[in-house]
Amino acid sequence: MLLTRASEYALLSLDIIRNSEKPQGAEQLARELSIPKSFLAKILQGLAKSNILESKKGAHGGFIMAKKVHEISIAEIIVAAEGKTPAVFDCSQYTDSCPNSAIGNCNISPFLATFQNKIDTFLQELTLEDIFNNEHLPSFSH
Amino acid sequence: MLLTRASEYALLSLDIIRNSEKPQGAEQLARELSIPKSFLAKILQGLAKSNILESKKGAHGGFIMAKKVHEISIAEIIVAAEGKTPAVFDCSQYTDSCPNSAIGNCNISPFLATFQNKIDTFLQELTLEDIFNNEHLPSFSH
DNA sequence: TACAATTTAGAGTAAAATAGTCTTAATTAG
DNA sequence: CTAATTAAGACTATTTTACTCTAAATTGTA
Ligand code: SF4
Ligand code: SF4
Repeated sequence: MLLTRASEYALLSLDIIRNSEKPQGAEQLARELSIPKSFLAKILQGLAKSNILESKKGAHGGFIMAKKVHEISIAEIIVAAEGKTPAVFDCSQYTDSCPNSAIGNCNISPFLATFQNKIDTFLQELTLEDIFNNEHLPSFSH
Repeated sequence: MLLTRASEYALLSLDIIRNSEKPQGAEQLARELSIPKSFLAKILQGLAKSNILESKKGAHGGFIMAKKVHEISIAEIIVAAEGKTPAVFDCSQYTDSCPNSAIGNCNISPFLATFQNKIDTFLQELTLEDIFNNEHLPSFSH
C-alpha cells in the first residue's frame, strides 16, 4: 500500500480539527474516531512539527490548524504523517541489491520515475480544501 | 511502497525475455540479473499463470512471451507479480477497525477512490512496449 | 527407455515495515 | 499547586515482504 494508517488517521483528524473552534485534544479525537490514543498522539505531533497543526500544551490544550485548509497540500500532510514521501518503489534502499548495481540506470527506471512524478504532482496540487469539496480533483495524466 | 521487488523482478525479466528468441530459464535469468533463483521462479510462474509468459517444461525449457509487448499492460504484469492490484490504501482489510464502521463512507474515501482510479488508469493504459520506448512516457516538463 | 534439465506447487523461514504501547518529562490554565 | 495536556523516545506486537527448500511433474534427448 502506498499509504499507511498514519495518513488515514491524520486526514480523519484534520477533518475534525478544521471544523472546530476549540483546540482538539489527542484523547478526545481518538475517542471520536475510535482509534488508539497513543498512536494518534504521535501522528499529531508530526503534523505540528511540520507546521500543519499548532499545538497548545497544558490544560485545555490540544491542536488547531496552523494554516488555512487551502494552504495545505495533501502531499505535505502525507509526508508529515508517514515521515517520508510515499514511494512507488524506492530503489535507494536497495543500494546493495540493485541488479544493475547502479541505481536509476536500469530499463525500468524511466517508468518508475515518471510514475512517481505523477503521484507527487497529483498530491502537491491537491489541498485539504479540495479533498473535502470533491468537485475539483485534478487530473492525473496529461 | 506501492510496488515490491516482485514487480521489479518481473519487469526486469520481461525486458530480457522479450529480446530473446530461445526460452529463458529461471536460473539463467536469476544469474543474469543477480537475483535469487527460487524467488524469481515463483514470480515467473505467476506471470505464466496470467498468460503473460508461456512456460516450457523439461530440458531446454524456460519462458517466452505469450503475447506481443504492445498487448501487455503494465497493470496486468504488476497484478500477476504482486498477486493483487497495487492499492493506495486498502480499507477492505480494515473491516474490523474502520473508524467509520462503514468502509468507503468517510470523508476521505472520495479522495482515496479518485487517487486509486488515477493510478489504475495510468497503469492500464501503459504497455510493456511503452515503458521501454520511453518516448511514450508522458514528459516531466508537463 | 532412462535421465537430466526444467517448471510447478506448496510449506516453511528470516528480515523488515507497520502499528501500535508505555513511561517519563515538559508545559500551562485555572 | 495541580490537573490536563503535549513531547519525546524506547519498547513490543503484528503483518508483510522477501525470500528458501523440497518434492513432484514434465519433456527433450541420448
Ligand atoms: S534495477 Fe532498476 S529498479 Fe531495481 S533497484 Fe536497480 S535501479 Fe532500482
Ligand atoms: S475511515 Fe475511511 S479510510 Fe479509514 S477504513 Fe474507514 S472507509 Fe477506509
